[in-house]
Amino acid sequence: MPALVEATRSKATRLSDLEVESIEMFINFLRLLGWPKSVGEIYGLLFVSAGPLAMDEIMARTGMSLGAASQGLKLLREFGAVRTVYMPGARKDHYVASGELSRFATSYIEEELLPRMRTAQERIKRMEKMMQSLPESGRQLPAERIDRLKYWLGKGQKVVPWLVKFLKL
Amino acid sequence: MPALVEATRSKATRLSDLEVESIEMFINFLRLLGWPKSVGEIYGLLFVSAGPLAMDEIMARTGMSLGAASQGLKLLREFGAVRTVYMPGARKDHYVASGELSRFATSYIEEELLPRMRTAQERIKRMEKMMQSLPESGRQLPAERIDRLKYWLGKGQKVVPWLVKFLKL
DNA sequence: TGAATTTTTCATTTGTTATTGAAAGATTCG
DNA sequence: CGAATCTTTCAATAACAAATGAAAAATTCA
Repeated sequence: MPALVEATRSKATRLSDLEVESIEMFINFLRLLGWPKSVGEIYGLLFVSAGPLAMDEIMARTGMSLGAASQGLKLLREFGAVRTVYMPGARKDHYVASGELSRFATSYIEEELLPRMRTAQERIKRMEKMMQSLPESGRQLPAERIDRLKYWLGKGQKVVPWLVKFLKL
Repeated sequence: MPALVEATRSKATRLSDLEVESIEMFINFLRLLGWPKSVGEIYGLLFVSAGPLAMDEIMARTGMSLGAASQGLKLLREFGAVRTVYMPGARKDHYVASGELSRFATSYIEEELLPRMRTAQERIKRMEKMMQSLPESGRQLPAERIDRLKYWLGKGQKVVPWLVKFLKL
């Protein structure tokens, strides 16, 4: 085999079709939450794995670098999406995926959505004050808009807790 | 005033505090949906504007380029988040923001989330087939995971229509 | 129609985020 | 303890996304 082709293929030849499907699926979903591809790769691989995997196995199977594997696993650990398991006699840490997929959604809600909603609430208060120093003539439309904003924020604040409860159910 | 400072400030000096609050809020929320900053700027400005604005006014107020303004407005128009209004005697198009904020959420759900859920459903079917060619010994865990995946996808499929309805309410 | 104006397009530049891998740090085992 | 192994960190690089602005296209008005 020519060296170039060999090099091209050399990295991630050991993935089964099942693993590829899983990896692609998680890359796609986790991208929605703003997570890098490497994280989706790790989680997708662990998700369908028959047993715990060590970091070097993850690197070898996916072809990703040491740094990406280490950082990705750290992130996933922090989010509780992955945990280490005790393996008798093994020196390396071994990882398994948590099956609790709701974690991804709830952490997104709690870490991204809710903080922004809180900031928005403060902004709206300030905007209402600012409104008063607007000339009478140009006040109408902005005032209506700010009311709308309050309405939609209120809606969001109602639906989020319900959503979280539903996901945790 | 020193030339450098003048240059630094030269672009977007005409924004009121109210407009700045609105712009920052929409930049933050629209970033969650993966929209570029420029789009948040345009929408945030239009949202609290006392009247319709033309593209060149948007450019002047925000300091953004011609291309960014044109593309951002095109995108917002496509999503129904902004529309042109007739202004007697005016040559330029004039824009107003739609107050229907739910549009952002529902378009995200319909354009991003649902397609991925459909893809996931097909993947899961394929994965179940693939499972069968796995050795008995290593089949257990992956099988459980795929069941979980089905469970969570099902949950998602239940909650999304409900969510859309709630938002449109 | 055709000149002036307005809007879109898109190649290039700029800015941001993700990945790499070498080096430092931590841990484990004998 | 100290050598070997494993993990983290982070500066450099690569990959990707957004913004720019000149040129082309479309529109409007006289």
